[in-house]
Amino acid sequence: MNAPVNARGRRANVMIGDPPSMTDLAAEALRGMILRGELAQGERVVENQLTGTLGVSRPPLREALRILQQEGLIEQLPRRGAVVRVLSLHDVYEIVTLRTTLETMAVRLAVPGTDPARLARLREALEIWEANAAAGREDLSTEDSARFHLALVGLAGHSRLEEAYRAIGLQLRMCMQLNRNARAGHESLTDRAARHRRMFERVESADVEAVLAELSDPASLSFVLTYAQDHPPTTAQSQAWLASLSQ
Amino acid sequence: MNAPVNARGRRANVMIGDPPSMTDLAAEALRGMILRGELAQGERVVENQLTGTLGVSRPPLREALRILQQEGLIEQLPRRGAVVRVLSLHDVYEIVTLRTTLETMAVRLAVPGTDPARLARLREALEIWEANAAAGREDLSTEDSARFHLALVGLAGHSRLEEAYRAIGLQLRMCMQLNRNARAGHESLTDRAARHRRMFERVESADVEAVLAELSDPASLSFVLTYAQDHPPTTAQSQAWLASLSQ
DNA sequence: TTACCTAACATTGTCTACAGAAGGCAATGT
DNA sequence: ACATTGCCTTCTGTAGACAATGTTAGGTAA
Repeated sequence: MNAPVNARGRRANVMIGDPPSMTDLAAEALRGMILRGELAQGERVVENQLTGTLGVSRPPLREALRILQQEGLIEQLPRRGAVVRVLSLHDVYEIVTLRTTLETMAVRLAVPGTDPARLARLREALEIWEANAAAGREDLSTEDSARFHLALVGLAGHSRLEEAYRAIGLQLRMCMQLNRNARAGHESLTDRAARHRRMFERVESADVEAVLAELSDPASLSFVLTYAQDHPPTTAQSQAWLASLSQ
Repeated sequence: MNAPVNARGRRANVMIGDPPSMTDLAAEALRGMILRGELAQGERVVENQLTGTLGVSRPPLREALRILQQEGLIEQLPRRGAVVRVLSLHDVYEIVTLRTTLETMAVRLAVPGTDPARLARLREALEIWEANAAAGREDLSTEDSARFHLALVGLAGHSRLEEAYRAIGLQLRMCMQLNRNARAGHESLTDRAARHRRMFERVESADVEAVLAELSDPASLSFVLTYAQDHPPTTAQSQAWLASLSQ
């Protein structure tokens, strides 16, 4: 058996990840701050302030901001700095529809014949989900859900698809963070856990259509209705979409 | 009528674009070098050499490289620099399948009722295509084709979809550049122009299924067979895909 | 002769500093 | 009292230099 080959193209029996660069660390920290809501939508992101907070100098921080922009979490205005992206209902429409398309593509590619190693990743994500749900960790549910769905998409063995899905997933978490406190009345944690387990079992039994049916469960879109209360539709598309969801 | 509002959020009767940053200029220049094949796949991209070539200092150049990485044109190896991405047949499989999914989604969203302004953009792209085809500018055909398809996707009014499609389109152009010289025997320039005009007319007549049928024309994938001659499939997926195309 | 070690070189990662632009504020004139 | 203009502060964009790491070539020993 071949020894694993790491990103450096070298064989290594003990795989040591590359030491993370300041850029990566800063990007990860910023992502967390945005997804946890510590940086609110529309809030200015001033470079010099963050250098103090994160203990990084400006060049790597600026590279991190570039990454966050590509991920759609911040918006950079030339010579006016960056702001945490403000997501309108039209943005939510875009995020949800694109996400559904990508996930559907992944399931169609992957589920017919699933690779065991990738399935193990999905199982692991499910177990984390269930453990945190059992512990009542409502605060981790969006993160855990994102991991599960990302692993689901990962089954397809399609790196570009997975990468696109990852970025969209971050933006979705950003919306859901905004509604975290307003989530009362929605689906319970245990219900959601059960839904994910059902989905996993249907993947195992290679029933493509059943998985897709599970994905289109309208319960997963209930947050949109809450979101729409504070963000009225500004485009015909998002308006029509909202109407179709409200039925 | 409201005065136009530029990116700075200010109203202006005479709109002046923001002065491009060195980062943007460097990114655009690098994109061109890769898409024209001046930087070959696998070639190292050394920062200090490019600062001389482009007349930019390293910080903006590094930010440009981050952008190119997100677009999938280069690959950055920690502490070992960047190389122009090498695209295997599996990569081509990923690019083409994802592209088809995105374009299909766009057509389904857009064609039923098309916005006149967006249609004008598509018409303009078509006219550029036809003008360059009439002039025998084979060298511009990939660029013109990319513009047309991007405008087609733009009909949907879905910025994230368009952005994802744009990035995938760049990677596709990168593959096709590699096969530019080996294109003899494929579809002629005038045939391709005619195909694009047919597609435009079908969009105008709002016939979704006809547009999709046009998009799935196997002639547009003929380059893959050439590509496969030098890049044998390395994954089961790409192998199966290639077989399905060869029929 | 070959394998390994070492040292010099090349290249990336990071920091500090400077220049230019944008926005706010105050002073002045109408 | 209000608008306008000029200045000042703050922030971004860019450059250049330093430090740390990876690579490679040359030398030495087995």
